[in-house]
Amino acid sequence: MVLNISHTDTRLPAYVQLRDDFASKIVSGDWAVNERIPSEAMLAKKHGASVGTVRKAVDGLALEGLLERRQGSGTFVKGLSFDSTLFRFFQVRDIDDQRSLTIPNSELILRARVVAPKEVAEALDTENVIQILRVRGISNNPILFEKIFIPSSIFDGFETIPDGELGPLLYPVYLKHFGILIHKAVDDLSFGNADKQVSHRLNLETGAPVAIIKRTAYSRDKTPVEWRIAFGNAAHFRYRSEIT
Amino acid sequence: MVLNISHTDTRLPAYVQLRDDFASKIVSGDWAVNERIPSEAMLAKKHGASVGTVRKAVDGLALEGLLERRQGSGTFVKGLSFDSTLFRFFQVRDIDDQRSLTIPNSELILRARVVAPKEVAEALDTENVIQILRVRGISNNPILFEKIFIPSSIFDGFETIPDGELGPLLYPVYLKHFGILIHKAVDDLSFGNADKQVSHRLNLETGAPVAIIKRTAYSRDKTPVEWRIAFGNAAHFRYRSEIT
DNA sequence: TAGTGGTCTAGACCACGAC
DNA sequence: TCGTGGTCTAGACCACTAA
Repeated sequence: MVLNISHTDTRLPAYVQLRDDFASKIVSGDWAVNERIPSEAMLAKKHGASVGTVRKAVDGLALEGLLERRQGSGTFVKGLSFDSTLFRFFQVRDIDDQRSLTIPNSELILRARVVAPKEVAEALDTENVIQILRVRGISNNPILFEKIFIPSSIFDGFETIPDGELGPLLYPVYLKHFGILIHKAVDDLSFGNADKQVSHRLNLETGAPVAIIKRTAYSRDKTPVEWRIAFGNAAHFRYRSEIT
Repeated sequence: MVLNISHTDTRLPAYVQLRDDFASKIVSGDWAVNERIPSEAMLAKKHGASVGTVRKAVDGLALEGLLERRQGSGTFVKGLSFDSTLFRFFQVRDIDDQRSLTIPNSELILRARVVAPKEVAEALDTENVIQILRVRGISNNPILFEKIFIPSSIFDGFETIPDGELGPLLYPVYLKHFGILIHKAVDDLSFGNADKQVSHRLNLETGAPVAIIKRTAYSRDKTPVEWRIAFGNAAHFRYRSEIT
């Protein structure tokens, strides 16, 4: 009988195992952001594989944007930056058409464990979630009102992270505190009218036209780990999408 | 002195040349859609390269969605289908939430050579364009009103293609008649109000809220080859975007 | 069973970057 | 100049599909 090595190791190809191994090194911080990783030859030797196999593993992660190859210099861990991976998101327009990607600041309103509404429970496959409410804006001008839901099983302790450690961006927090790397997101846009809560948060009249973005975000292993709904003033709304 | 072989051949890597060669075979119809292409071994022999090099070329095209590998069977040319490449586009919602991807039909209103408006000329880098107006809808219900602009230098003769040969989808026409494969598109969404023309085409009141999508589409070699602006009734509008 | 793509190896040489 | 990734080779063996 064949042994079945622990974990998800059911005789996967070597390059897949290497890829996952490297990925966890990155996520865990074992390979620090912006640092060089060992050369392909080193890695091959250390893992008892050929350079070609290591190469294929690294290629995969480079394609995902976790690593960056620089000929002549080495291969480097890519930090979460605004062009890579996850940040072709909102381009908040500032009256004129500039694509000045200003990072909106973020005012936290609430963090609490709640029972997930039906739509959220279906998307995340659990009812036990932590809810986060926040308003994002630029220089005291509210742009977006967001309701965010994350499974409490995965993000246990999120409610108790000091406010100071929560910057304007949530995904780096997921990574740093919970080792969760958001890898894919699906946005669903539509238009509607502001209810009382939304209009209050965005300084609008009740019933004013708003853009609605529902997003489901997935981690590397394709588990849905976040669901959010965001509301923005339709008059100032701008969304950019690249289809490749 | 070193010879400089024709075309764009400035000593590119072999796998790149192979890739482009294969790509043109697909676009020209030399390799027919849904047919099997020669095996890797055959291609390697024919082009005087190793299997590994052919493999890298094919990998690239498979990644772009032009080819599909099937272990044990061969590698096949992928037709323009609704999941591959270009069709994570509109999901027109039909009152309920179904993701039933109905292909909207299309009523052609106008085809004519015009001088491009400023925004279009900037995007396409030329003033000589063909303008296409059309309304897309589902069972006589107008959903989208589109103004489309394509460079007349590239799409010379487009105005004279018989109406019968223009289906509900334009990109297959670009491919078939002009060998242009749309490879990437950038959508820019915002909201506004219907002017007289738009409201008329969409059966709305003037001033009614509409979604506006501006799209620039690019061919394989990154040249912008189409610019369009589409208007949809905001109340029934739905847009889906995958971020990877 | 024959033929295809999928994995993996071991090593050659090239192009680039930093020292 | 040296070490890195980038290209390319030639061939072995595996996994799958179809006849």
